[in-house]
Amino acid sequence: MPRAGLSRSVVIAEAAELVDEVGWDQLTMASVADRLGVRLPSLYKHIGSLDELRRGIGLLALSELRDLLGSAAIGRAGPDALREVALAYGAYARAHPGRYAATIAAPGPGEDERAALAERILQIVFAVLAGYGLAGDDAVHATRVLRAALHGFVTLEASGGFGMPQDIAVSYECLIRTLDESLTRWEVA
Amino acid sequence: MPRAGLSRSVVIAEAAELVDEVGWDQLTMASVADRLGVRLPSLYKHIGSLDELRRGIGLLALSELRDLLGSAAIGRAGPDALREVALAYGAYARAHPGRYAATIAAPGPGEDERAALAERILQIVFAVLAGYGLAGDDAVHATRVLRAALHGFVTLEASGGFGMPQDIAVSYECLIRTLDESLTRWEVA
DNA sequence: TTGACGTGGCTAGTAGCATTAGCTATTATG
DNA sequence: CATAATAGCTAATGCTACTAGCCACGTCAA
Repeated sequence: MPRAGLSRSVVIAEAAELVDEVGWDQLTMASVADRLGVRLPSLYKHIGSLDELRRGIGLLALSELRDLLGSAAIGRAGPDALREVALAYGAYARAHPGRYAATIAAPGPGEDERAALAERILQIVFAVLAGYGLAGDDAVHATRVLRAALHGFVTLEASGGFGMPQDIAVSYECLIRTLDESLTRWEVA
Repeated sequence: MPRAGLSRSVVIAEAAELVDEVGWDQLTMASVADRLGVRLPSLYKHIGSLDELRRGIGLLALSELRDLLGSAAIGRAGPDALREVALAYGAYARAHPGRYAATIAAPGPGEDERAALAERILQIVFAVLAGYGLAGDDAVHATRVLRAALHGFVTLEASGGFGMPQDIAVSYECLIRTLDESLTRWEVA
C-alpha cells in the first residue's frame, strides 16, 4: 500500500474544495476520502472527526477572508473602503460558497484560534467605519447592520432566493449605496 | 397496538416543534417518531421521506409567515408599514428558528404551492415599497436589499454571530432606520 | 351482530454514514 | 542496517433513512 502523502492541512484543503462544489451540508468523510483516493478510516489518522474537519474548513475560510478583506481595505477610506470591502466579501462568497458557509457558525468555547480570526476581521470592519466617524456603541450597531446586509445578500443569492431576472450585481450596488448613505447619516443614538 | 391517530399534518406540526427546539439540521425521522411515541417506519405511512417532511415544514412556515406579515402590513403605509413588517419578521424568526430556516430554500421545480406562497409574501413586500413610491425594477432591487438585510440579521442573531454585549434590539432598530432612509431617498437608477 | 376490508402501526432487513480497534507495511531515525 | 513510529488498511459497531411484508384495529354493510 503506497502512501498517499496526506496530512491534516491537505485533508482540510481537499474538503474545502469539495464543499465549494457540492455544498456545505453535503460534506461527508466518505466523499473526502474518495476524493483523496484513500479508504474512509484512513482520514482519522489526520482528523479526529467530521466536526473537527468542519471547524478546520471554517478556520481556513476565515483566514482567507481576513486576507482578502484586509487587502481590500488597505490604503482606502470611507465610501471607497466600504465599497471595496463589500465587493471582496461578495466575490469570496460567490467563488467559495461552501467555505463561506463554514465561516458563519460562531466560535464555540475553546475555539480560540477561530475567535481570534473573527476578532481580526471585526477590526477591519471597524477601521472602515472609523472612516465614517463611527466608534463605540455606534460602531458595534453599524457593524451588525453591515454584516447582516452583506451576509443576507450573499446567502440569499447562493440559495437561489433571487428568482427575478433583474441583474443581481445591480442589486448589490444598491445595497452598497444604501449602506454608504446610512453610515454617512448615522444618527448617534 | 392502539392507533396513535397520526396524519400528515400532525407529523409535520410535531416536526416543526422539534426543529424549533433542536435546530433545522438536527431534524431526523427517528427523533420525530420518538416524539410521537411511534416506531420509525410508521412515519412512512404519512410522509414519503425526510426531504418531503422538510418541504412540509417549509410550507407550513411560509404560510405562517405570510399570515403574520400580512397582518402586520394591513392598514399601514410607508415607514409605519416597514417597521411593523420588519418587527413581525424578526419576531417570527426568533420565536421559531427551525421553521424560519425551513423558509429559506428556494422552491425547486414542481414545488408550485411553495412558489405561490413565496409570491404572496413578495406581494406584501411590494405593497410596503409602493408606500415609498417604488415600483418596477426599483421595487425588485429594493426588495432584495430589504430581504437581505432582514434575513442576514436574524440569521446572524440565531447563529450567535453577535457576540458583543450591546443590545441586539437596538441594532435591529438601527437596521430598520437604515432601510427606511434608504427607501425614502431611493435614487432611480 | 357479524364479517370483510382498508389501513395504521409493527418487526425485520438493507444500505450508507461516522467512528473505533487492531494489523501491516512503509518510512524515518539511531 | 535495525528499530520505532505511523499511514493506510480490513473488520466491526451503531446510528440513520428507507422498504417489505405482517397483523390487529376500526369501519361499514349485510
